[in-house]
Amino acid sequence: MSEDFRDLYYHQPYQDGRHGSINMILNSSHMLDPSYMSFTDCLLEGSSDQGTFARGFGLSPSSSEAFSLVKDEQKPVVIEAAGDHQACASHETPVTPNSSISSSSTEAVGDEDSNKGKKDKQLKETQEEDALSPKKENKPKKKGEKKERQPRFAFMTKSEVDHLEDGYRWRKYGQKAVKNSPYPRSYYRCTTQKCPVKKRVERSFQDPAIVITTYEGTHNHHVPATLRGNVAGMLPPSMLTPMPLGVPNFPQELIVQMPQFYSQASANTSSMYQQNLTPLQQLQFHDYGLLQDIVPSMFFKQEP
DNA sequence: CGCTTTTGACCGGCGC
DNA sequence: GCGCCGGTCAAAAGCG
Repeated sequence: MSEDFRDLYYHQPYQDGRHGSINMILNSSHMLDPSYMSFTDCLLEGSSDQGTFARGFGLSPSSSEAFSLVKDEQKPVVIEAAGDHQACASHETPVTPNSSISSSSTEAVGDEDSNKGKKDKQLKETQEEDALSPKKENKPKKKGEKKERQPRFAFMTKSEVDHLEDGYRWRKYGQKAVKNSPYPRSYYRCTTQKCPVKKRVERSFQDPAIVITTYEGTHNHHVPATLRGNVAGMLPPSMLTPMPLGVPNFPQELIVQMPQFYSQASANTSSMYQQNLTPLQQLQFHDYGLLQDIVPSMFFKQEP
């Protein structure tokens, strides 16, 4: 991997005043050079130093795929905007990967999964099950064939609520205690029929204000029209149109799409913080200003 | 009544 | 082979 990482830690509030803002880890060198692997690849497929950055953010190792490429010796730039200006000062650098990594080996504070899994199969395990096994057999059990990984996209938000409204409807289908973290991880599935998109939501144990959301898969439908908070209505019409399926290079695609979606509020707040950024960072900040609203649309699939 | 959430069990992968 | 762990299932409970 390239050495000259310039990672940005994006932080942008919701437009409509809801709690929550987006934090993104962006790699500038990759973004501006199309010959590099895609943004998705950069974020999601780092494998060498797994968990480095994730630990910095108090993530469990399982979450590391999204941030593992970020070099720990470089401090992410935190762009904090909007309504809560106090937060700008107090959270200038909510997380410092450097310091936390070396000490990350300390044992969990509140490990609540220690009691798990001791009770083996007992109650339901009756003979009848053996006979009619189809129960859990619906899974694609091709031997030697791994479940293909859906494209993933992870980002962080500073929010009081775990599950942020993103324009889609989700059904929670599981929750697990996260190793080395007092906060559980929740699993959601898109409620639209046949839609394979899932997402995981967990809270950083090092900065509980930060929520890490990981999307997996591609929506094969539009944003539901009627929605609590009417998020879909906020989206520009072009964003309700499915993108071409070749999403892997979406950063570039986003760059060309973002500016026109810039709201007045976001523009105001962003200009405040862009002053402290390099031109490159300003460009990226501008382009990704409303990413939290873009995220769902990035997983649209071209309809047949 | 239908949909969502909760939660313990189950499953498969992986490391030892 | 065993145990751990992340992810998923599905029955039961909750809710509007």
